[in-house]
This record gives sequence, structure tokens and C-alpha cells, in this order.
Amino acid sequence: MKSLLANIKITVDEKVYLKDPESSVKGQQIIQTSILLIDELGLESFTFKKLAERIGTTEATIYRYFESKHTLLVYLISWYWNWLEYRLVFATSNIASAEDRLKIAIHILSGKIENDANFAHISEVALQRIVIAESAKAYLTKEVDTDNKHGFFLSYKRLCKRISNIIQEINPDYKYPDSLVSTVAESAHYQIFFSQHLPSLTNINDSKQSQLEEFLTDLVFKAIEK
Amino acid sequence: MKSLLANIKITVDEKVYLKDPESSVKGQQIIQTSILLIDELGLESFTFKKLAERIGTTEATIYRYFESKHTLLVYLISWYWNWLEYRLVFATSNIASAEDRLKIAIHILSGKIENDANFAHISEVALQRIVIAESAKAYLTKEVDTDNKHGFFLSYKRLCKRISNIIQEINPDYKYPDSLVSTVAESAHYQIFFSQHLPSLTNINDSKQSQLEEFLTDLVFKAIEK
DNA sequence: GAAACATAATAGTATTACTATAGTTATTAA
DNA sequence: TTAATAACTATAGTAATACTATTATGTTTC
Repeated sequence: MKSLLANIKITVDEKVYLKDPESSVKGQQIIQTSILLIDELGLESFTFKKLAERIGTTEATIYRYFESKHTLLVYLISWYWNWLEYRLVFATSNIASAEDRLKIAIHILSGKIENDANFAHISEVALQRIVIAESAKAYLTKEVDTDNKHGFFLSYKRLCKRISNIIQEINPDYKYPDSLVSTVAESAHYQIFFSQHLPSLTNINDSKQSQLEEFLTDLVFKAIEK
Repeated sequence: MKSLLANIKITVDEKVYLKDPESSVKGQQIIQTSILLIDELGLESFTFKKLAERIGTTEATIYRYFESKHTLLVYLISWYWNWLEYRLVFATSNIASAEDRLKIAIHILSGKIENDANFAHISEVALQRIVIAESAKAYLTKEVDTDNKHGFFLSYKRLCKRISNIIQEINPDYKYPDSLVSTVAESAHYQIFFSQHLPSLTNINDSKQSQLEEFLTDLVFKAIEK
């Protein structure tokens, strides 16, 4: 299986970077190390200077790949959504029942992640923690409209639309498929965050990952029931 | 009505500030102007220096009230949640039916706001925009656990618990009342944000505020149905 | 072997998020 | 009324941030 997928590559829209980090060893180091460092320090304390030091290069080099810390974050998050979409497409192909496909989608959205051997330089586990804790900061800015015009959020929108389509297959009369999907996708993140840091806001137990999936599956299927 | 409530005051836990901004004219100016300025510039571009200039004072004065930009944000958000709680308690008193009380709660969570004449120095409309666009940044930090120990999120937790209790009254067997409430509260915010900036992620129309309420009411009542 | 490119090294800028200190004005208490 | 105290203003300073700019050095590639 591993070798079969060896030449799969998750690509991110080229508007997000100045130079494709997948195209060089330095670029891959930047991605790999930035994931570990943002996870470790949090976005606020993460700087290109610290990243450069850890890689053994200088800020200038990193700025040849990414215009800013913000676009690097957008890159990482886009990569994550593209990876989820790839897993979703893979897991739902040849499955006739829309209900089953929707269950798989919710499983993937709420799922505990394992590092994917197909992408050795990416720690998906750390990346998921970044997406949980930092992804809202990618769009909650005054620049959201121009960023959106540049296609910075296409990966997320594409994944959501794919799941929304499954819902419409099941119940074409349900009026809020897009809202339901974005609600579930966002909820999956901060329910995990709450369970770890503000547990009174959730009934999900940090260690029992299946509860989140149950909560969301129940929510979605009841909402779209005819 | 206005005069009846003239002596009502929303208070924020004293751990959030160094000196109570409600206790002086300067303090009230700080609150009033910071709401307008954060709304205008966004949290990232907002600085104490700009705030001081607009008020006609210096940074030092503002630092006597708030330790940092972060605690000022926590103050504003706490004030907002306390204000919602006060409106919720007011609107649900003497209403016997738990279902009706839950509907009111969802209405308030998803509701379009009008400025409240009882608190002249606070623009609730601008404050709601701040809560929508910036409140996640108050807890999505590496300091969330210490902030939580200091009680920075008590207002939000108290409001959520109150609504969660209504749900438990309606269906004591429902397993995820707290998760459902925090999901709805968060969803109410970013569905509005999405409708304005990333409309493909939602079916809610920016101008039709009743859709959001309908979406959330439907979601909640179906979820907790026996 | 020259041109083109990637990276490194170094320096510099405007701004931020504060801290420190001294002086001025307003409030309160004896 | 005076003296003490608190609130506020003015000014200066610091370390760090998020970049930009320039020049030098090595490395491919035609």
C-alpha cells in the first residue's frame, strides 16, 4: 500500500507561496520544521527568525518561499484540508450508500489522526493540533476578503462542498447543508480544544475520541432526517 | 422602562482588569473607544497607542486599567456574555415551558442586536462584531490554561451552563447538552461571519437574520428530541 | 565557462508591546 | 486649609517583531 501511493503529492494552490516549498529540500525543511515549531510555540510566539535558526538558515531564505507568517499558516492549513479531502475521496470511492459516505466523512472530520507515511516530512498529528488551535486566525482578519479573492480558502471550501453534496443526495429538501457542514467541521475542532482546556463547555472526554464522532453523527443525521 | 433599569450595571470579574474601568470617566472612555477602534481596525492593528491618541491620553493611562491588549479583549468579551446572560434571564423569567425558554435562548444567541440604551457608553452592535471576529482569539492561545484558572472565561461558561440546564430539563437523557450549546453559540458567530465573507460555506443570507435562528433552532430541537 | 539561480550573511527600518520615571493636576482626609 | 494621596500626562527607553535591502558565495545548467 505504501509503495502504491509513493508518488502521491498533496499540492497547494500556487497563489499561497512565492516558491513551491515541495520543490526543494530547503522548502520541505521549512514546512516540516514550521509545523513542529508552531505546534510547540503557538502562532503568536512563532517567528521566521526562530524557524530560520532551527533549520540553520536565515530569514531571507524563508521569505523567498512565503511572503509572510500569515501565508505560511494558510499554506499549512490548505495542505491539511487537501489531505483530508484525499482521504475522504479514497475512503468513499465505490461506496454506494450516501448515508455510509456521510458517516465516513464525519469520521474523518472528527477523527484522531495518525501520521501518514506517504508524506514523510509532514507530521499530520502536529498539523492537526495547529489546525485546531490556529486555523480560525487564518480567516478572522480584516484581510479576509482579499485573501478569499486570492483563493486562500479554496481547500476548505472544496472539502465542505463535497460533504454538502452527500447531504443533498440524502435529503434534497434540507435547507442548510452548507451551514451544517461548516458547523460540524468547526465544531469538531473546538470540541477537542474545549475538552483539553475548557472542559465545562463540552461533554466530550479528551481521551474518548469516539464520543465526538457520536455527538456529530447524531447531530447531523437527526438534522437532515426527512 | 429605561429609567427603571437606569441603575443596572454589567460587571466583569475583577481579575480581568487592574482598575475597574466603570469606576471613572477615563475608564469608560477607554471601553467605549476601544470597542469602536477594534471594530474599525481589527484586533491585530489595534494598539494602546492609537487608543490613547483617540482618547487624548497616553499609553501609560491605559496600562493602569488593563495589563495588556489581551486582557482588554477578555474584558470586552466577558462584558458581552454577561449582557447576553442578563437579557436571557430577563426574557425567560416567568416562562414555565422549558421549550419556550430554549427557543428564547437560541433567539438571543443568534439574534441581531440593537444598542441598549441602558449602557450608553457601550455600542453593543460594534461589540457583537468584535465578539464574532475576535473572540476565538481570546482562548486560542498557549496561555489558555492559566487564563482559565484566573477565571477569564467564566462569563461564557456561565451562560452556556444556563442554556445547557434548560436542555437537560427538556431531555435529561440527552448525552451532549454542553457540547450542543457551545456548538450553537460558536456556530451562531461564524455563520454570520461566513455569510459576510465566505458565503459558500453557509446557506444563511447576510440580510436575512431569521434564517440563522431557524437553522439553529431546528438543529437543537431535533438533536434533543426523545 | 558564463549565465542564472538559490542561499547565506549582514544590516537596517518602522512599529509594537510594553516599562520606568518624573512631573502635574485633582480628590480626600485631618 | 493644608497635606497626603491617587490619577493622569509627558517623555524616554527597551527588546523584539515583521519585514526589506544588499551583497557575497556557492551550485546548476545550458
